[in-house]
Amino acid sequence: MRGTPRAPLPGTGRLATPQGFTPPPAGFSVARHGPPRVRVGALGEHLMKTSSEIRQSFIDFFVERGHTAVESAPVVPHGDPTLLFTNAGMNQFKDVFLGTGTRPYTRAVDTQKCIRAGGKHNDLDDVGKDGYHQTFFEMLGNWSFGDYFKEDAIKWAWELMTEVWGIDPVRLYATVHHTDDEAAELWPQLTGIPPERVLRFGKDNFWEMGATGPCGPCSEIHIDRGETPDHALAIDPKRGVNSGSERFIELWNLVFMQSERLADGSLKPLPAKHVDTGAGLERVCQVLQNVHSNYDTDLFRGLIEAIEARTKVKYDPGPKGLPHRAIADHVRCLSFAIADGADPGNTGRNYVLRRILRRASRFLHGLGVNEPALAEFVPPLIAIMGETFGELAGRREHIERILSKEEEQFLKTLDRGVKHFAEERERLEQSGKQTVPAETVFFLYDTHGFPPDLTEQMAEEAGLKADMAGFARLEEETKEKNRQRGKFQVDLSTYAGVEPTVFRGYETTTAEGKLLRAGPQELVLDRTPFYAESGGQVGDTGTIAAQDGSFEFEVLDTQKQGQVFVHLGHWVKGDPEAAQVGTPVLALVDAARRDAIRRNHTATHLLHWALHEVLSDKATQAGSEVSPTRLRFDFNWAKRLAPEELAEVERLVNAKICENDPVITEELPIAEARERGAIAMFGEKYGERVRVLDVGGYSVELCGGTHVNRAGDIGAFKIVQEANVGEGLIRVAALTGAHAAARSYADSRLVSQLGHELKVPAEQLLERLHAMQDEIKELKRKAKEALALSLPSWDELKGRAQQVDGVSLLAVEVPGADANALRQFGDNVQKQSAPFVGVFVAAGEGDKVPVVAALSQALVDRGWHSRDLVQAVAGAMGGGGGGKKPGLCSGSGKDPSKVPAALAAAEAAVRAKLSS
RNA sequence: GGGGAUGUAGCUCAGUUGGGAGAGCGAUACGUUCGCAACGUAUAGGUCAGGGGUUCAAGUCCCCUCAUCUCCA
Repeated sequence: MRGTPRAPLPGTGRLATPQGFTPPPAGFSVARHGPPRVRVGALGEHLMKTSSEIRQSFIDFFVERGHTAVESAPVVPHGDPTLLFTNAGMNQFKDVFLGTGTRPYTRAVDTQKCIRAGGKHNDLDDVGKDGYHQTFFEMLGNWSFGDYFKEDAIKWAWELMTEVWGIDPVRLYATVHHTDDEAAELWPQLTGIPPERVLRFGKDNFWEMGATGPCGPCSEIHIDRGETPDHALAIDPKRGVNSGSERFIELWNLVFMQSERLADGSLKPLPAKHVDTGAGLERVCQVLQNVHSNYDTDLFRGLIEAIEARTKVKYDPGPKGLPHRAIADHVRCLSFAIADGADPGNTGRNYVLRRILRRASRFLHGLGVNEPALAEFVPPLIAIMGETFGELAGRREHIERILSKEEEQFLKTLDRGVKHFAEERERLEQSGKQTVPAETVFFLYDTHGFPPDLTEQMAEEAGLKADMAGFARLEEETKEKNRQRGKFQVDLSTYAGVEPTVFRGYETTTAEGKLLRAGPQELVLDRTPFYAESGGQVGDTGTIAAQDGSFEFEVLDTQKQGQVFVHLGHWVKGDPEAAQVGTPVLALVDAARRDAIRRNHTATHLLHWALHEVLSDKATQAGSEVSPTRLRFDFNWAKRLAPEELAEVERLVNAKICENDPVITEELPIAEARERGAIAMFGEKYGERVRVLDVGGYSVELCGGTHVNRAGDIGAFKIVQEANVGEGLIRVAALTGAHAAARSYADSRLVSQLGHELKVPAEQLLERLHAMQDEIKELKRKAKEALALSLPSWDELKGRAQQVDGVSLLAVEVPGADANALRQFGDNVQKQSAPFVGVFVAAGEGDKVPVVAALSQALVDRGWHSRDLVQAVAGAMGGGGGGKKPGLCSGSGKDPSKVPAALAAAEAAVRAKLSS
């Protein structure tokens, strides 16, 4: 303590340090709200003012202690399909801990960009509610790979916190795992922390990578942010450290990796012990900048200010500030994700991003912004973090473009939903109901993508309720329905315990094996050449026969349950009961079919490569289907391909086929494969050793499928379909080999036939077609005109009316007229002031005889209906008719030869009506 | 992969148990008035996404295809 007075602090907390206090320099303001604040000072000349300085001081501290400063890994993990996003500092060192990879250093320090969203423990809806939930954050970490262990880790963490960052030790607590006596003793010994402030916890303080693998106890440093430190409160498990209280927060977690969890649940000591630590930058800044919310640190301040400026809504540090906080967090998250190559979309991590973007957009909407504006917050974000993370500025335009486009799309969706809701509200009001039915809420969501909570909100604003419980039920029902669909008739899971099948299909299509299991529609062998459906490639077909001739099985499909290959099909000879387990069999794969599959599979890789060449390596695979008849490739891309792009892709693939490079497969450790830049497919599970497929060095992918030996074996490649199968998802289907050639031949033959028929060269076909369409239109118009001219005039027809009991009756055939022309005569009938009946029939070409009957108003007033007439007349010709308007109805007969009878029927009907 | 919705004039859309394809904006022409421009009248513009079916009759009902949107896996 150097005699600097402690200043009172705003808010609930009061935080100062005995080691020294340096007043902030002029012009630098930590707090935007409330009275001027005083901050935690630091030792010596260091003053932790900005997040950049705090981040740098962390890295410098460990670099000085022999650590190598490492770049943050991309927030979108490459090569780890088990992860949606990079969610911890250790992700990029996972292989080191697993023992499958190495680094040229044993000590490292970094700050890692992390995204946690959409998981069980991270509800997106919580972000913005308080000062600490975030989807994107930075994790500061120092690492020891078999180098230093608990002692140095503890010592340095404490030194950095108390001496460099100047945090008052009286406020700090250490936690250890209850079994970790070693750490419990080291803490007081190395840091001087009183032993009673080293607290023991259970599973909170034990870290595991997964169900099996490296693990170990951890130690955490917590801080008491209360006005005055309260040790009694701190050790109260209900209100103190680890209680979830906002007063005691965890600042740093030190993981001591010392064991390996085996499959039987036991722990085995690791040969090399590691240290993995993590300190959330936002929390550290919060403490050092003496604010009580991450959103009040300079990591967010500029963003929040930009949001205030754009929306003209002032930020409220309390609950009302939720929209500002959520938008700020989401812009950070989205910008980093997009910069690292993940765009909002409708699958997997892309879908998570879409939901985040929509949430941000909605809050922005709620603050009165009615147009896409999220992209406008990218520059303020770059101003804050661009220096540390160059990828933001480097891909700024791309980030802004993606944000704008996606937001625009969403606003359209919202508009549609609002409209639908308004209609529904009107219906409810008319029927006097107070509750929006669950079906409506669900319909808006399921069909139109309209957020259910928004429906609820709009209902409330309209003074209505919304059946949200019913909505949840419907959603669950629908999911259940989806789950039940598409299951096999054979329950593969019964084969889960069987010993793994040895796959021989890479070398051969014919192999001997032994029968292990037999079912009514399936059998399992110890080894098989049959490829089981996986990685988009369909399962093989063929036959499996007992070598002693006791049974024969036709394989129609092959599926995998874990490592067990199950051959599906039917018994041609023998039956599952009689088949002896252990019987030697000969398994024959349909080799021609397999060859076709191989061509299509290798071609799929070439297609993937070509798409990267023509579009971008952002055109990432989203799924594929490789069958003997064709290949299908779905990838993430915003818009349909231009014809030239498609042609170029096709051309590139065919060029590579001609180059005829050898196709090489190798089994490698996954880390090595990744180093070679192999493209992994998200969602596929890879073991520690993976197959790498390399075509000519340009296409390198992880792939377990079967492939041709040389690119030239594909023969030919032809794209036959290109379609948009979902937002941001493009599908390309193609043929190879003889199929491709046959299709090309058929296409060109069709074109030349067309050219021959129309007597124009192929390249003029389109032009000719358009000319013909115009001509047809013109001819139709002329025919209509000619018809109008050829028809008798109304005056002429009217003169042919006969008088029946004071009613004018006109029943005539008008040759060549169409229904429309007859209706016009009918209009004239309706205009007559005297009682007038008009019946018009028009026999023309074909069997149809249009009929129109019309009555003048005087007869309608007498209760007559023209429908009766039309039915009588058309009925006489085997047809029918009807209509709603009493004055004019239409119909048609089916037999032109009965026109005279029909006209007679008209007269008879009128006379009958008159005499009744 | 499965479910749902939508597709009507250049644009935004309406179209009732199946019974004459409409409105607004825009376009063109003419007119009136005129401070930016507005108003009036008239006209053109449609393979009702495409194909098949049911029916005397289909934008409307059924089936298939395509496109766009959307939810789920």
